[in-house]
Amino acid sequence: MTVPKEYVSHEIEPKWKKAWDMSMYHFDWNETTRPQYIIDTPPPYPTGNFHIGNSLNWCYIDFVARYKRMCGYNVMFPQGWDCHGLPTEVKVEEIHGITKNEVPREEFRQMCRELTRGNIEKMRETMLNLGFSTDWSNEFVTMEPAYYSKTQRSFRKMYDMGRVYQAEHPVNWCPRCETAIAFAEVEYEARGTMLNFLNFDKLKIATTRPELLAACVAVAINPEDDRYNEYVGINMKVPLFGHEVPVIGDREVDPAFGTGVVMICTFGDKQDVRWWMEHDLPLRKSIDRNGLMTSIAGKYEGMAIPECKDAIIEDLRAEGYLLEQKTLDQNVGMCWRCDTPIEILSERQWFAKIDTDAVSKAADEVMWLPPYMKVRLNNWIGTMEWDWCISRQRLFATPIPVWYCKDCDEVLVAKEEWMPIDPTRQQPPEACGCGCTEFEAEEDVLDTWMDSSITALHVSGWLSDHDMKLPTQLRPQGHDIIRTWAFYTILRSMALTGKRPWDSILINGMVLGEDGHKMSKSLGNVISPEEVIKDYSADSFRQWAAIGGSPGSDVMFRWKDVVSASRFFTKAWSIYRFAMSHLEDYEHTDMEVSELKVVDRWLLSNLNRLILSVTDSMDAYQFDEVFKAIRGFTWDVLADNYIELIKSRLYGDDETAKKAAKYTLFVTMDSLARLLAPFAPFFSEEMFSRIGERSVHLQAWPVSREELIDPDIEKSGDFIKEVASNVRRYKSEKGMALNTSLEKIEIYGTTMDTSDLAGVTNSPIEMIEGEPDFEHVPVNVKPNMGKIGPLFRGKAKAIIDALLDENPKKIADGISKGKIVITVDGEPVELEPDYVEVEKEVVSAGRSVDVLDVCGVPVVIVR
RNA sequence: GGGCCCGUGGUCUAGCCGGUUAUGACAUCGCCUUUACACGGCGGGGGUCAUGAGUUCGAAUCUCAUCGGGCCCA
Repeated sequence: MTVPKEYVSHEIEPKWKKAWDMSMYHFDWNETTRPQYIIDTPPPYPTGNFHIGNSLNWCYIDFVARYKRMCGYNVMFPQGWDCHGLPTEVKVEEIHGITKNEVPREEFRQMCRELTRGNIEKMRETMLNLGFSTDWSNEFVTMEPAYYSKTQRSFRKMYDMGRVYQAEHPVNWCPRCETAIAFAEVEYEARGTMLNFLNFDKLKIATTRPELLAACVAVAINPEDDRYNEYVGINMKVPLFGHEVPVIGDREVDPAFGTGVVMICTFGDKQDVRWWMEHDLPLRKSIDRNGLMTSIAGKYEGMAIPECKDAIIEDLRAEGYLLEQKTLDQNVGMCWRCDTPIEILSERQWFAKIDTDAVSKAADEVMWLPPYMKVRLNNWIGTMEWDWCISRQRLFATPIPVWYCKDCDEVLVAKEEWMPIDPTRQQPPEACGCGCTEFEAEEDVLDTWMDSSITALHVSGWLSDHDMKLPTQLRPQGHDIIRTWAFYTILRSMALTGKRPWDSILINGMVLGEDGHKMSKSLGNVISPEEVIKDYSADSFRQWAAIGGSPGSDVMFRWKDVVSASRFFTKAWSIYRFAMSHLEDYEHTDMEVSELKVVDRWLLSNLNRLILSVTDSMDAYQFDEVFKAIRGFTWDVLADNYIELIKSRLYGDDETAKKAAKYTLFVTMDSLARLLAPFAPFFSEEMFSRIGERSVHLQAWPVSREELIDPDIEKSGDFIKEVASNVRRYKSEKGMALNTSLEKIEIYGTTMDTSDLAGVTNSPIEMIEGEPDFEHVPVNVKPNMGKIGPLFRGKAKAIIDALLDENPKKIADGISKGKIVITVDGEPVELEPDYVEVEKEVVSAGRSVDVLDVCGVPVVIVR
C-alpha cells in the first residue's frame, strides 16, 4: 500500500470519473424503507456553456444530495433541460444564415432541436467533470415528446378547470420579437425622456407619449383638484386628430405631476389599462404587432414609433399645440431578451388564472432558506394585476394543442390521449360539434415557463407509471427567478394537484467576478468552471463553492480561494500519506477507551465534537461553516498538534501505545474521508480506496460517538498541546532547533501522562507536586463582567473601579480564602472568587531556569 | 417612490437574542530544511467594527437618523 508523494488531481479525478458506476446515484422508485429525498433540480437553458453560476448552485445541490444519501435517504438528483426559447431561435438563424420565416416551421424547429442536443452534450460533460452525483436515469428534456406532452396535458387539465382561457386583453408586447410576453419578462431601465406640455382644447396636459394621441380615449384629472373639477363630464377635442374624448375624474391622478391633467391612451402604460377597465373606456389601437402606426393614426400610418413621435411633435409645434418640453427621468419597460421597449397591446391571447391566495398559502408551507427570500415572492404576488399570458408568437416551444373550426369558429382543445400533438401538423381525429372537419390550427405556442413550471410534478412521477411522490423535498434555485420559476411552479402545482411542490426551497446567490461585479461578457470578468478545473481541480472548485459564502448571499469568485482550497488538499494528502505509512500492517478492531492515551482520547473527543457540529451545519445548509470546521480540525488539531504528539510513540517500541495511536489515526482517516465525501468526491474516494471496501459514496455519514466527547480529557489534552506549543515557541525564540533536547522540563501542581509530551519536546518531563520555589506575584486584576454586570447593574462600574484600584495581592489573598471584600463608596462589598481573575507573574528565585506560564500552571525549563 | 440585504485591519470575512483583550483566510514582515507536508512550520505588525445620536453599569451587537453599496419592484 504505497501512497504516492503527491496528489495529482489531473490523474485522479479522471480516473474516478471513468471508474464510477453512476447507477449508485439512481433513485429507487420502488423503495419501501428509506425515506425519499427528491430534488427539483433547475433545468438549465442549453446554451452549451454550463457557467459558474450554474456550477455554484449545482455544488450546493450535490453537497445536499450526497449528504442525504449517506444519511440513508433514497435520493433523486435528476437533471432536466429547459430547451424552448428565443435565444435558440436566434442562434439557429445566425448559424444557418436564415430568418425563421424563410424555412418551413417544422424544419426550423428541427434545426433548433439539433442545436439544443449538441449544447446539452457539452454541458453534461462539464457536469461530469465537476463530479456531480446526478441521477441520469431521471433526466428530462422539455423539447422531447415525453416531456412536452405533459405540458400539453397540463394545459388541457387547466382548461377543463377553467384556469386556462382565451381572451382579448391587454398584454405586454415586444415589437421586435413580435410576441406577447409576461410581466416577469419585462425589465425596467432608467431612461431620460421628454415630458411634453400640450394645449388640449380647454386644458393643458402633460404627456411623455405624444405619438399615442390617436389612441387617446379620455382625459383625467383628480376630482379633488379645484383647478379642474368643473371640467369633469365635458368632452374635449384631441389635437391633430380631432376626435372627442371625455374628461373623467380619478383619484389616482397626481395633481402635482405635470399640469395635473393626463391623457388616457390604449395603452401607454399599466395605469392606462387600469383606468380603461375601471371607466369602461373604448379601445383605440394605434400601434400594431410590428410596432408600426395603424390606420387610425391617419397620415402617420405605417411609421415606426420613434419616427411617429418626432413627426407628431413637429406638427404639434407647428400648429401651436406644444407649449413646453421638460426632461424627465423615467423607467421604461423593456423586453428582457432583446432590450426593446415594450408596448401594451390588446390581443387575443391565452391566459392562466392567477390565484394569489393559493400561491401565498402554499409558499407559507414551504421552508425558505434564507427565510427573508419569501418576502420577495410576497412582494411580487402583491403586484399581480392581470392573469399570466401563456401564449407566445414564436416557433421553438410547446405547441398550444388547439384548433378552430373553419365553419363555426368553435375552439377545439386536444384531448389528453391525443398528446403529444402539433396542431399545425395534425388534424383532430374528431369532427367539430357542428359536423365540420375543416380546422384552422392555433399557431401560437406556450410560454417556456409553462414547461418549466411542472418540473416538480414531472420528477415526482406525475402522469407516469410510478406512484406520485409530491411534494418533493428540495427546490434549489437562484434569487433572480423567484418571481418567475418559484412563483409559476407553486401556481401550477396548486392548480394541478392541490399540493405544494416542495418542502423547502434553498436560494443561492449570484456569482460575482473578482472585481465584485456580476459576471458578464461585457465586463470581461467571466471565469468558466472548466478553466478552474484545468488550472486546479474540480474538488478545489467545489471547495470554493462551499466556503465562498453562505447560501443566499452573492459569492465572489476568487482565484486565491481556489488556491487555498488546493493547498488544503495537498496538506490533507500529506497527512493521509503519513497516516497510511503507519497503517500498513494495521488491522482495525475496536479498542476500549482505557487502552488509549490522553492525547488519543483528546483527538477523538475533538473529532466527535466535529462530527456533531458538522452534521448540524449540514442540516442547516451552512456549507461554509461545515468546511471551515473540517479544515480547522484537520490542519490545526490533527496535523499541527496530534501528529506531532504521537510521533515518538509511532517510532517507539511500546506496542500497546503504538496501537492506540494507529487506532486513532485510522478512525480519524475513515471519518475524514466520509466528512469530505459530499464536498470532495474525488479526493475522498482516493483516500477511502486504501481504507475501506467499495466507494466512499456508498458509506454512511459518520455518527458522533458522544460517549467519547469528554470535556475533562479535552482540557488535559489542550494542556499537553499548550505545553508542547509553548516549548516549541521557547525553542524558536532561543534560536534552538526544534528537536533540541532540554535537560529537564518541570511541571508543577498537576499530574498527567507525560509520555507524548516527553516525545514531542525530546526532553525528560518531571511532575512536581506543589508550588515551585518561585514567587507568584499577582500583578493585575480582571473583573468578570459577565457576572458582576448583571448582579450589580448600576453599581457595577463603581465595583470595577474599586477592584482595579485595589492591590492585586489583596484580591489574590481573598480568592484563596474564598471571599473577596472590597470597599465601594465606603461600604464593604463581598464578591465570590470567580467574579475576578488575577494575572500572576512568576518571579525567579535564584535558579538558572526559564519559566513558562501555561494556562496558569508553572512550567520550568532547565537548560 | 416602496421593499429587502449589507458597510468589521490592505482585501474578503466570522461574531450580531449586549459582557472584558473582535474570528479566520489571503496579503505583508521576521525566523526555521525538525525522518507527512517549504503548496510547510513558528512568531510578529496591522482594526476608534461607515458616521452621528440614543437605550444601558456596559454596544461591532439593540433603536433612530445620516452617508455609501447591492438586489428586487413601481
